[in-house]
Amino acid sequence: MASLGELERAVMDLLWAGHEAATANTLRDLLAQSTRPENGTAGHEGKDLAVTTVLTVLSRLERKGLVERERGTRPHRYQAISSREDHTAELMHEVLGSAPDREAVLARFIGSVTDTEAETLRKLLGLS
Amino acid sequence: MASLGELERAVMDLLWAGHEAATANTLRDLLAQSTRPENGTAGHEGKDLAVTTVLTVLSRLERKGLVERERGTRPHRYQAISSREDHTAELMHEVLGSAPDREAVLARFIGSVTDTEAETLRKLLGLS
DNA sequence: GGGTACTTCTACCTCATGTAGAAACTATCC
DNA sequence: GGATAGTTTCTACATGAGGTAGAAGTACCC
Repeated sequence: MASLGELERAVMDLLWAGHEAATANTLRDLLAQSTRPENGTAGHEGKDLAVTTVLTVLSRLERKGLVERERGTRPHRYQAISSREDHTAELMHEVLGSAPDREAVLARFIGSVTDTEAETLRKLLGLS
Repeated sequence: MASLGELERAVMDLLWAGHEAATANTLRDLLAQSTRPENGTAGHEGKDLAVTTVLTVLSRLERKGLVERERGTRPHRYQAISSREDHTAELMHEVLGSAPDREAVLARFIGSVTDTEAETLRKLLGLS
């Protein structure tokens, strides 16, 4: 039900990073800055987008239920509805639920988890 | 890296269900049968597709690395490369890896797992 | 050698996403 | 009260993925 494009993802990342609500302009600037000066980091390089582009994306994210906007303030302010962690966990559940034998999937999943993560899981499950 | 369309998904489901390698024609028939006679089950209703359609989809699935074909036999035979469980678990890892704080995501994830599943996880994690 | 079954090529439609200009709206300053 | 600048909404176009399939090419049997 939720799959994000590259730009949509970049915007969500920004919203998730700074927990404050942000305006389209702010986001536009952040998108331009992020990885701007000949930075070798892969991914979305510093794009100089039109504000309307950002607004379109934000509208779509709103429609997808990922973002919420304050219409009261004049430059509307946008913020993520759920945290990145909640959202990601939810996605994982969605994936897990897409298979009939969830337990079997979990087995495979656990099989390829790092040691640290396994330890975390044990704690969470009350095994230690 | 992997996201499937509805038909691609239906084909994978068939390949995953019957572990045998199947031909495009077989799959076409199965797709036509599945949920055919006024069955209320949601999802892909019994479509009567052209074989070429199925072949196209299979080619795409092959390109995506999900399916493998025997070119030796005359009607090529296709089969899933990894089991549904492996594939799903891999997807879950992909999702998990998309967040910086994996541990935090795991915490949320565990928080909304069923009791049975939690028990399964305990067993799996207790053994190591 | 021609028919038949199968595969590959090519193509078209629709929808999601990236991208943004044009038009409409709003607060506000003379 | 109307011009102005900042915002938002509408509309539009391009690209790529996926569903769908006909046309063309290839292999094999008699």
